[in-house]
Amino acid sequence: MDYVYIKDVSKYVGKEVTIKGWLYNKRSSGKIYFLLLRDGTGIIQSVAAKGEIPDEDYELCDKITQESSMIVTGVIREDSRSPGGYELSLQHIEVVQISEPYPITPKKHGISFLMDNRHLWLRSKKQNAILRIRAEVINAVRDFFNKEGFILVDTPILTPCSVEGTTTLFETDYFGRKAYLTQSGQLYNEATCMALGKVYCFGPAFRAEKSKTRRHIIEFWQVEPEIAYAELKDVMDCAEKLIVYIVARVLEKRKDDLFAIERDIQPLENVTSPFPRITYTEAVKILHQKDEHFEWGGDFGAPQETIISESFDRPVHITHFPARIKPFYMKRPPEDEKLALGVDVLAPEGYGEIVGGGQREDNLEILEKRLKEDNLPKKDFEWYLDLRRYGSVPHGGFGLGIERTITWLCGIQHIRESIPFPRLLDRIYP
RNA sequence: UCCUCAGUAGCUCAGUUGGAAGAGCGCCUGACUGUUAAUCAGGAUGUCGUAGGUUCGAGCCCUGCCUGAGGAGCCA
Repeated sequence: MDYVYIKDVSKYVGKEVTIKGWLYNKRSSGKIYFLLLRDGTGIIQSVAAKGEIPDEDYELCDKITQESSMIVTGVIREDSRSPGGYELSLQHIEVVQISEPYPITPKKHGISFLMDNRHLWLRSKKQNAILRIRAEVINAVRDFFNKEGFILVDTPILTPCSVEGTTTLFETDYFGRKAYLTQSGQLYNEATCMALGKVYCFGPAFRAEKSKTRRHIIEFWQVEPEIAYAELKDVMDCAEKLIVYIVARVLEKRKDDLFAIERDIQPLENVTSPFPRITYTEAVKILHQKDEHFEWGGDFGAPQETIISESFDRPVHITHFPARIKPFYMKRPPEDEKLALGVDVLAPEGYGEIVGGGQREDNLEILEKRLKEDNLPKKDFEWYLDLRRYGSVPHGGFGLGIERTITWLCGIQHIRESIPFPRLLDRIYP
């Protein structure tokens, strides 16, 4: 039998339709029942009054519990008394399964309980909206790079060694040898961009860091473009254009979901070019103006990032970091060897870093020297050094953290709600 | 890894100075033909995280452990 989705009911006013869904909530008064039905595309109130539907169907209204699966038939009406403005006058109810008592009631729950029931929590309105926004962000990212002429390349998840030596990697057994889950596809992207010009990879990354904050998950998704014949400014332009595109797309297609999660969209509407571009040294000056104690040379922590980002009404680029807080592959400007041509983009409203990237070192001798300084095994990086031996060109790229971007766009407090099944420190169930 | 806080009914929590184990929601029974987290009346529901200790007596005080949350560092 043909059926309609709740998001489309406005097209069926006055018509008989069949909807397949689940009972979201139930209210009753005397001989009338109000069943709130959800189907993944929306929620509609349906009404069953005694005498107006067969008695056996009416009796089912009493029996069905929250989240029972059911197929209902009725006529769509416009009705201002119904939340959502449309209502279904029930004619027939077919119960697929009576749900056991559902753990997540419409009342308040603690985060620990909700995380234990994440597989069910996803059915609630807010989580539903966040996941739809997530899907839109991912589609926007893909559309952007495809339209800009980037080639999608899939970099490996299993890698023989670290990209950034200092961070902790997940180790696994690779037929008797050690292998690691990737932290980034960047080094491989540097190879593929020399083959294809403009490339991007999009996939999961893993950090075995014992991070326990609202901005960290162990397994997260990032998109990493890499551009041949690009300098720092080109990388910044690309990141800015991408962010503007994502925000505009979500505002265009997912406004209902932003309202559903009560996101104030005014700050998102500010997100247009140009973004402010400041250097690390200027950022330190901002901190000093705001009476924040900070010494030039250190890395910004969460409180510093918040102060800096709150000084602007849209994302801000920060460039020219002290070289010693950035990885070995980052190019240093010839005029000042103490700096690195890196860029971080901080999201506004205190949401912190969503983009990290920069221009890569393209000179063979300098790169060899850096490997030695960082005590990295040259043997493992021979292929990477080859990229500087055979037609080296200036190039660069960045990584954009998908979950951090979603967390910011949704205005939610914690990154764990931005991915269906977050992997957190000490939490891998469900 | 470090700092802070928490763990009592299915869920959210209260529990006074150490002296009889509580409320709301959910669930069960009943009333109500327009509810909006419906409302109203009645009912059932406990290894007080765990192992010790102090005490005539511990949900409450002390110690260890477990689990969770918030934050730091690290980072996207």
